[in-house]
Amino acid sequence: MSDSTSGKGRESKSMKSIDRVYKYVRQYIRDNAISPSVRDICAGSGLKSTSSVHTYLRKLDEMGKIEYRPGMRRAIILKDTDSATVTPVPSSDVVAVPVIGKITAGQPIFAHEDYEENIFISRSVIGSNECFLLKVSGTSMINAHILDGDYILVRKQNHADEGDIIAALIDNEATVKRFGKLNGVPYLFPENDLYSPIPFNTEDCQILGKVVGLHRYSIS
Amino acid sequence: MSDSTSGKGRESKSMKSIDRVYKYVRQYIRDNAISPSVRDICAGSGLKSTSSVHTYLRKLDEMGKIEYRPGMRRAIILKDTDSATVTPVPSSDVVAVPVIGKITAGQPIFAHEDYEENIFISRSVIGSNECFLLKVSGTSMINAHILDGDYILVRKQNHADEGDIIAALIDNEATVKRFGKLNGVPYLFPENDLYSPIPFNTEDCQILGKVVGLHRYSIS
DNA sequence: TCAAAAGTCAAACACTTGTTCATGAAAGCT
DNA sequence: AGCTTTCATGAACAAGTGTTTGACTTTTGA
Repeated sequence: MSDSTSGKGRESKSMKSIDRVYKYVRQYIRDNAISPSVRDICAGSGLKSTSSVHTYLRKLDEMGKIEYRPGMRRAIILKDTDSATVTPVPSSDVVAVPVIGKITAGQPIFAHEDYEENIFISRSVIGSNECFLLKVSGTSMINAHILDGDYILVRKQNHADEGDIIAALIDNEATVKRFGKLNGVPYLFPENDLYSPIPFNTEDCQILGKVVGLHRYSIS
Repeated sequence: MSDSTSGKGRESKSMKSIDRVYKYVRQYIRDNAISPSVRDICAGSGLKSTSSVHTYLRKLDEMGKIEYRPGMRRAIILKDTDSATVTPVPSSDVVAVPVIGKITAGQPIFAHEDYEENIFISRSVIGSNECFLLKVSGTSMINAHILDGDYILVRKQNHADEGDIIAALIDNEATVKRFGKLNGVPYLFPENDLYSPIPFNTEDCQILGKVVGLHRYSIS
């Protein structure tokens, strides 16, 4: 019944009970998305009396760490929170953008869980567009300063203007290239002299979207 | 007691009850951060019997719109569902990172509000480090693929290893350079042949932190 | 060393709240 | 019109859960 946050129970003996209570509440809410009951906290904090837990919850409320509404069941909410580092985030200001991993053969790339994780991005940089992230592998776009390991932010659309850097699906493989034309014929241009332009034929190629941003977390 | 989500109660008469229930649950959770009780939903949806609400909740669970755990109080959670675009964000997963604008003359750069805005970044890419963002101006680091207009993510620290790309304060101006040594003497190296290395003397120079990431939102 | 304060517990109580049941009205269908 | 199905209601029950009380133990401080 209350085993979801399986495990540990009492923590390091040195930590004070009130800390254990707070930590456990935090953990529980993160895991279960609902508040724990007093008795859940008992089990999770090592305290054996609901009374003790109750006392600490009230104290944590006074300290401003949580909001504890008298009488209500499972009504603890975290008062965000310590410092300016972790801030209360108005969730409308943040968007969870999926990182598309390997593109499987089937058509609906975005449909279910082809992605492994979400990265949160400020809405201010995305607006109301539908976006996703793609991890770059290879150096074919190095002259456009897009490196191996970068995450590119792609705004979904199925057309492209000449000169746009886009994400496209070629033979069921996702790549990043610059879209352009050569003598009126559409091509996908790598930005690396070692690679050759790829003819863009609508049979094997599908435009996923336009690259509107880039995240890099491996600096060297 | 249950007036927090003050107001409207029953909605457009045309809407079916099950929709009103779902909408109200959604609304309530958004407003109060905890699940409503069956009786709360009664009041909010216009239904007068807990039994009716209970039926619909169970149905919504079968439909996969919510998760309704039998017996638990205030334990409804939304099974997200439709958009995937706007998600309830566990705020501990997101950090607000300040964008440092102009560096004013005074010492404590980070102290108060020298910054203009925050950008939200996933905690998964930051960890527990203290970070800030700096907008790059100029092309002095172009060979390191850091462009004019990029935002660099800086982890605060006051030392640097040879080869690190760092943010430093030179004569009260913030710059990005690679830290290194020439004949044992520390220098700040631009990554652009048009610029010359800058001798790093501890009088005028202060290390702000190490560059650990990069965001670019102007692709061309 | 002694008394006050703080920490912890068990048990009981009372209220919130999920769940069920029987009933009745409204709507669909033959 | 009759029958079935759906929708809704109110009442009652049972369980989960917040809260209180009093006692016991440990720590703190003079």
